[in-house]
Amino acid sequence: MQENHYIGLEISRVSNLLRRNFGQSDMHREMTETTGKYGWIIGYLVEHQDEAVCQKDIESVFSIRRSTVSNMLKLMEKKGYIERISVDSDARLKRLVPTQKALEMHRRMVEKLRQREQMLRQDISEEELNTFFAVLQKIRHNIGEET
Amino acid sequence: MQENHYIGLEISRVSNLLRRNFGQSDMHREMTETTGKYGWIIGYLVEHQDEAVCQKDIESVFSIRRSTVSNMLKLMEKKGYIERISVDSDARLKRLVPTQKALEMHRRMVEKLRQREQMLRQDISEEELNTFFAVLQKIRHNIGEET
DNA sequence: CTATAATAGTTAGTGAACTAACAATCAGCT
DNA sequence: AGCTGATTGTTAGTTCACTAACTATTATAG
Repeated sequence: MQENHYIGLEISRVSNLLRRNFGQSDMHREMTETTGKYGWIIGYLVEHQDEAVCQKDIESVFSIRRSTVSNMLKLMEKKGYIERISVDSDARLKRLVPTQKALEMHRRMVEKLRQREQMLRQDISEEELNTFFAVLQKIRHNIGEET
Repeated sequence: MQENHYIGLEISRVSNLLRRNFGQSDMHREMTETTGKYGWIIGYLVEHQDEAVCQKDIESVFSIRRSTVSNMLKLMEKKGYIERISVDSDARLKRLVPTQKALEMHRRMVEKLRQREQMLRQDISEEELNTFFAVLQKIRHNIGEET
C-alpha cells in the first residue's frame, strides 16, 4: 500500500541523516582535516593498490561526476593523502597512489567502519538486507545506471 | 552474504544518481528558476494548506537542518513561490503559504512526479518495496532518528 | 517574578555534489 | 598522414547540505 512514499524523498532523507551521523562520529573527528567521503576513497585506494586506479574509476565506484572527483582529489593531494602519477601508456591518465599518511589513517579507520556498519544493520535481517540492496540496484537500473 | 556492501556508500550513490536524474528531467527544465528540492517543498505546502506549516515542520519532513530550510525558503520567497507570515499566537513562528505561482507549478508537476515514481519502481514488486521502505525506516532508527 | 531552559529562525562560512565549457590526449577511419 | 570523435581531467560558477554562533521569543523552575 506504499503509504504515499516517494523513493527519491526517502533516499534523500536517509542520505542526509547518514552524512550527518558520519560527520559527528569519532572517525570524522579523529581525522580533523578530512571529511566524510575522503575516508571512503582512501579505503578504496588502499584496498586496490595493485590495480592502477585512476580518477575515472573513482567516478564510477562512487557514482560521482568527474568534476567532483577532480576537486576532491586535488584537495586530498594538497593535504598529503595521495599522489597523482602520470601513466606512461596513456598521458590522459593519472594513477592515484595513497601515501603513508593515508595508509595509517586507513588502518585506524577500518575497525570503526565495521562497527558503524554493524550499528546501521541492527534489527535488520539478512534477507531484508539482500532485498534492500537488490532494490537499490533496480532503482539504479531504472534511472539508467550512468546518467 | 551481503557482497561487501556498505549501506552508507550505496545510499549515497543512489542519492547522487536520483538528484542528477531529477535535475535533467522535464520537470526541472520546465521550472527553470527552481531546482530539485523546491518542488518537493512546494508540493508539501500545497497539500497541507489547512495546517499552518512552519519552517520547523519542513525540517522534520525532509530531514534537513534549520539553516538549510532557512536558506532555501529565503530564496523561494524571493522568487515568489511562498510567503512567510508571522503567527499571532507565537512570534517565533512563521507560517509558510504557497503563492498562486506555486499552486500553478504544483498543478503542472503532479502528474510528472507520479510518472517518475512509476518509472523508478519498474520491476520492483510490492513486497520488495515494502521491505525497502521498512529497512530505510530501521536505518533511520538505528542512526537515532533526529541527530 | 525573575533567571534559566528550550524553541524557532537567521547568518557566516564550508563541503560535496552538480552542469557547462574547456584542454589535452588517444583511437579509428579513409 | 590527418580529420573526426571519444576519453580523461580541469576550471568556473551554482545548489543543497552542514556546523557553529547568533537573536528573539516562549516556557519552566525556584
